[in-house]
Order: sequence, then structure tokens, then C-alpha cells
Amino acid sequence: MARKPYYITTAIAYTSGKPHIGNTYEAILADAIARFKRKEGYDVFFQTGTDEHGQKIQEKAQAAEVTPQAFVDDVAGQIKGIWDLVNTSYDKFMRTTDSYHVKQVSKIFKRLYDQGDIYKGYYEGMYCTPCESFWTESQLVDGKCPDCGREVKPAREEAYFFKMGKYADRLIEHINTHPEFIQPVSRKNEMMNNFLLKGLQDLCVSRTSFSWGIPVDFDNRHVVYVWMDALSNYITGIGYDADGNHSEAYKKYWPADLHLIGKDILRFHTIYWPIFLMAMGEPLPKQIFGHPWLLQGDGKMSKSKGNVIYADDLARLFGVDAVRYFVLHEMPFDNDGQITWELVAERFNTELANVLGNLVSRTIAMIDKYFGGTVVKSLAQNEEDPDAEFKATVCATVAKVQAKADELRIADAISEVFTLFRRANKYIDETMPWALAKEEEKKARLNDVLYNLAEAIQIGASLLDSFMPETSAKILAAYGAESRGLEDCASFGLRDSVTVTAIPPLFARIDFKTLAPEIEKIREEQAKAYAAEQAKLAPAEKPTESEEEKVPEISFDDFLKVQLRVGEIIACEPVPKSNKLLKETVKFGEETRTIVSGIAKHYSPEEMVGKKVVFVTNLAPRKVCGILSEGMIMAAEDEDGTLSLIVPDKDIKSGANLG
RNA sequence: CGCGGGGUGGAGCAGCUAGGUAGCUCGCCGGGCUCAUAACCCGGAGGUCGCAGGUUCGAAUCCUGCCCCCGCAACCA
Repeated sequence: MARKPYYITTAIAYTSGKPHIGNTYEAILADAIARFKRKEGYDVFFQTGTDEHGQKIQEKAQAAEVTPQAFVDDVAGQIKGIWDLVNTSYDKFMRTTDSYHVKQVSKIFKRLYDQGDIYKGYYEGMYCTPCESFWTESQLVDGKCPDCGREVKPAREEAYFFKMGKYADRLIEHINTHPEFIQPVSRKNEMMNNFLLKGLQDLCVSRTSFSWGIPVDFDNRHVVYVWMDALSNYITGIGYDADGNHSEAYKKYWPADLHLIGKDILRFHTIYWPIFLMAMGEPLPKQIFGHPWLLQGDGKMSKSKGNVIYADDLARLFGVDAVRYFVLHEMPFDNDGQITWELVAERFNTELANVLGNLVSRTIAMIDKYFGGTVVKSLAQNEEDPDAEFKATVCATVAKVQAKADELRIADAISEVFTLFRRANKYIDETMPWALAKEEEKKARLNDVLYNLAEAIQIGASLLDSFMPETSAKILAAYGAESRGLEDCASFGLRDSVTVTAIPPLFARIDFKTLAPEIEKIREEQAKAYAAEQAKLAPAEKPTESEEEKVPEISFDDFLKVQLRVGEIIACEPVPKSNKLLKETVKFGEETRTIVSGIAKHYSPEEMVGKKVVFVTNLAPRKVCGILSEGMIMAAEDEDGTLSLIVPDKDIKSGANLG
């Protein structure tokens, strides 16, 4: 009987920099599923890889003074290195700069153009020249640019578009008739209500503003824009051919069984991708799972603070399997999870070291001590089995693990295995082997107890091999066993005898106090590396950014154009629907004005009232969040983010001029 | 009325779709045991399940309103 194919993919990682633990989580999760499916007997193909085109990469490469290709080669290497480090068992590491992919995307684009799904059009809208932005009618505020309040004019820019609307009804139908298509289901409604039922806009699928991408073959001023390029990797990676000469692998594995992605890109995978496939005449993937995010617990992840957690640092301190265990086990199914160094250390000690590691080693120690390393299958016959409940619990674990894993609830699947280990620890207390050892006539019973423990541990370790492959292998080796297939995990007493070999602790307990300096070091180095990178980027990026507003010196007359006055804040309230804005009523002598400022994070409305602060009073009024702001408050901010208002040194009348 | 997620003992979570003893891991306190990585096992304290109404014999669970937190978006003149 041919094994059933199972094709699983991760999203491809963007090669703009080293992936943090949140990105790595996805690869580990996919790997756990892929390994488990293999264990279940599927013919698994697991693809992951990198998304390597786009403006951001072009800019970064320029800043680093290397070619974009050299840049992505380097970063793709880093990503692959981390995936390898955490033992992801991918069958293919796909890169979008791969020549086959490039060729196929180009052909796909041409074909969809030829069949009329892609058309050349214009990015039309109201254009604000200073902001270099297009706006739709609905985005305009009083017919003016919502960004700067200035006049906008109709403008157009050439681009290719995909006719999304043409396939929308078919997609809605598909989603309604395939409830498993979008997971978790809560996301399905979001996609339907927010996008599909509202009516899809045609998608812009080409760009002319940068060149690092796959050229449109019949119009090479354009490059294929991200989604058509990136999403296609799922089929080009296994040999899809736009002319129909598909590889055997493609025929076997497509449609994919599971696209595992972050919840943020669900929209692209559940709307655009299926529609592209419909246009190509290919079947749709069976399921798309948008997993939650792994968030940094102590504040926002920020490179400048050096508190980004990377898989390689974690692996160095805790070991690869501890990292896998943590991310797989600590992630809730549909809420975001969190990770901190402390939390990892705690899990490491309490679950890995105490529950699992200690169980494995205490059992080995007893078998060594009481039986010279070998116990045999029970010789007791036809008696009431005192261990029936224990054995039943152990044998029932596999079904529970499988049930959870099949729902992609990997965290719960692992918990089931650890429940088995906890049960085994309890079994030791119930049977008290050390007491049995004191009486010669209980030697047979002692043998049975230890044999049962050895069996339970082997079954547990076998069930763990998809999640913690190295640990599983170490345990099984110590018990002279191979990993068991799932069927064999449900039967107790497979082996006539078990001979154990003592091994060093699987997880040596870690004192967090000794870890703290290490973590501090990681933070410092990260912050230093970041500062160095910024210093390097700065000279390259600055000119492009500030070209328009290059005003190194101004004349005294120019300065006089700016009117600065002291204003007294007589009322202040937060701006609804905004978390950064305060609306102040300010008195300048006899005149009062309304001024909106982005300082809500630093000052409360109450403490603002009564303050006399310096304002710029002759700025063009500007609408902010629907409120007309007639001036600008003066404040200074340092690199720590501390913000301080500029207030006069002595009490002075409101309305006083500066200068 | 921008979109979405969430508020359950000190911490992190489950339970909510199909109402009926509030469960798990960690931490804390006490006890047991000594094979083991100061580990393991047992017991205990600790919760008005964000607030207020409603439906019901009965609501963490269903309905309504409100408050707060977090993402995204917007936004810092």
C-alpha cells in the first residue's frame, strides 16, 4: 500500500535580517508536525525557505555596500543555519531567488496576463506630491491629504493588477463548504466579514519603484510584487510548471495539506493565494493554519535595547531540545504566548530536569544498583496484575497524543507525554522499589516494577521523538531501545529484557542567578552590534531621507519667520480613539487656540492644565484626528525616550514672544 | 461608532461552541520518602471567574450595556 502523501509548508522567512525566536517557532512547530506525520506513516514533504526580493532588501544591501544577491545569500544562510540548529527536518529549503522559481513566476505572470486575469492599469487616486502618497476618496479629509492637509491632485502610476473580484464568489463558496480550510475558525469570520463580503479590490501585482525582484518578462520596467512571487514558492518548490510539465513530486504532493503561517499573513494565504491558484487552474491547499505569535514577555522586542531573543542564544544556554520544548509547549493554540529567559529557565528546571531527566536517571540508577543493569519481563503468571492501572494509563497515552497532534494542538500533545512521565514518578512512590530491595523474597516484584518503569519510559520517549528528537534518542539509547512506532506504544511488555547504560543528566538544573550575567552579556553585545549597524546605515541612508529638507543653515530672516510664543494651557483633554494625542486649549494673551500634540504617553491631561509652555504659533493649521490644530507645542526628547516640555524659566505672561 | 484578541486564586494558562462540583503547571505552607539532578510523592491555604444588569430552578459559560489591557490601523505640525 502506497503511503499517503502529506505536504506541509511554513511561510518563507524574509531575508532582511536574522530571525528571532518568534520566527523560529514556526519552523519548529512545522517540524514537529512533519515528524509526527512521518511517524504516523505519511509520505511527508516538508518545505520551508526564504523570501528574498523587495525594496527593503535592495535598500539594506545598498547600505551594506553589497549586491542584493550577496546580501540575501548571507541572510538566507543564517536562517538555514538556525533552522538546522533547531533540527528542522525540512525536505526542501526553498529560496525565491532560485532560478527555477524565478522562471516559473515569470511564466505564471505572463500566462495570467494572457488569459486576461492580469491587466495593465494605473494606480489611480489623489496624489499628494510632498507625501509621495496615493489616497482614495474615502481616505481624504475634507478633500485634502489626510497626512499633511495639503491639496491633492488626481494622478496615476502605471502598474499591473490582478482581477480579484472575478474569483471572489468561488472562493466564498469554497470557504463555506470547507470549514477546515481556515484555522483557527475564529479567523474565518474575520476574513469573510472584513474582506470577502465587502468586495475585493483588484490587487496591484507589479512595481516600478524598485528593481530587486522578478522582472515582468514582457515589460521589464516592472518587477513582480511580493505576493505573487512569494506565495508561488509553495508550488514551484515542488516542481510546478506553468506550461503543464509538472514534476512527479508536484503531481504527488499538490495540493498541500497544510500551510502553516503566522496569523498576520492569513489574509494573503486565504484570499489571494487561493484566487491565484484558481486562476492557474490548480487545486487549493487543504488547510491554512494561522498560528499565534510568541511574544517577548518583558517589554517590546527591540534590537536597540538588546532584548531580542534568538534561538541560537537560547540553544547555547539551554540546549536545542529545551528550546523546542519551550516553544512547542508554551504556545497556546489560539492566543499569543510569551517567552522570557526566566520562563525558559523555570520550565527547564521543573519539567525537563525534575520530571523527565530525573525520572530517567533514577530508574537507570535503580536497575543498575539492584540488578546490575538488566531487568526482565515479568515471569508472574495468572495473578491479579497489581500494575494493571499503571500499564493501562501508559498504553492509553499514544491515542491521546495522536488525537491532539492531529488537531495540530502540539502543546497539548506534549503535555500528554509529560503526564505519562509524572505518572511514572508517582508509580515509583507507590511501589517503593528501595523497600522491595531490602527483602530478598520481593526481588521478583522489584524486577517487575523496574521493568514496567523502563517500558513506560521507552514508550514516553518514543512519543517524544517528534518534539524532542535528540532527547528521545538519548533516552532510548540508554535503555538499549529503538524508537517505537505508534502501534507499539500501545502495547506493554514488548521486550524480554531491558539493559540500561548510565548517562549524564539529560538536563542539569540551572540556577537562574548564574544565568543572569550570561543574559546581560547577550543583551550588551546585541545592543552594541545594533549600534554598529546603525552607524553604518546612517551615512548611506541619511542623504536620501533628508534630501528634500536639507536645511543645514538658515538665515536670520528665516529664523524670524518662525513665531514662538509662550502659551498658557487652560484646558486639556485626551483625543478619543487615539493613545498618543492630547488636545489643549491654549491662551496666548487674549487669544485662545486649540492645539493637538502627540504627548499623551508622557503627560496626563490634568498635569498639563496651568502650564506655560513654548509654542510655535504661525504654523499652518493642520487637522489631526479630525481636530484642527493651530500650532505646535515645543518639547525635547532624548534617546531614552524621555520627553520634556520647554517651559519659561521665570513666570511670564502668556502670549510673550520669543526671540 | 476603524479591525481583532483578551480580562479566571501571587505568575502563566484551561474551561466558554452543546449552562449544573472552578481545573492545570509554577510559586507558597505543611507532611511523606530517600532510588534520584536539594529531585520525587501526598495534603493545604489562596479565586465575588473585569463591572452592572438580564434570561434561567441554576451562568465563568447565553444576552445587553459599560470599564480596562494588548496587537494592527491611525497618529505625534
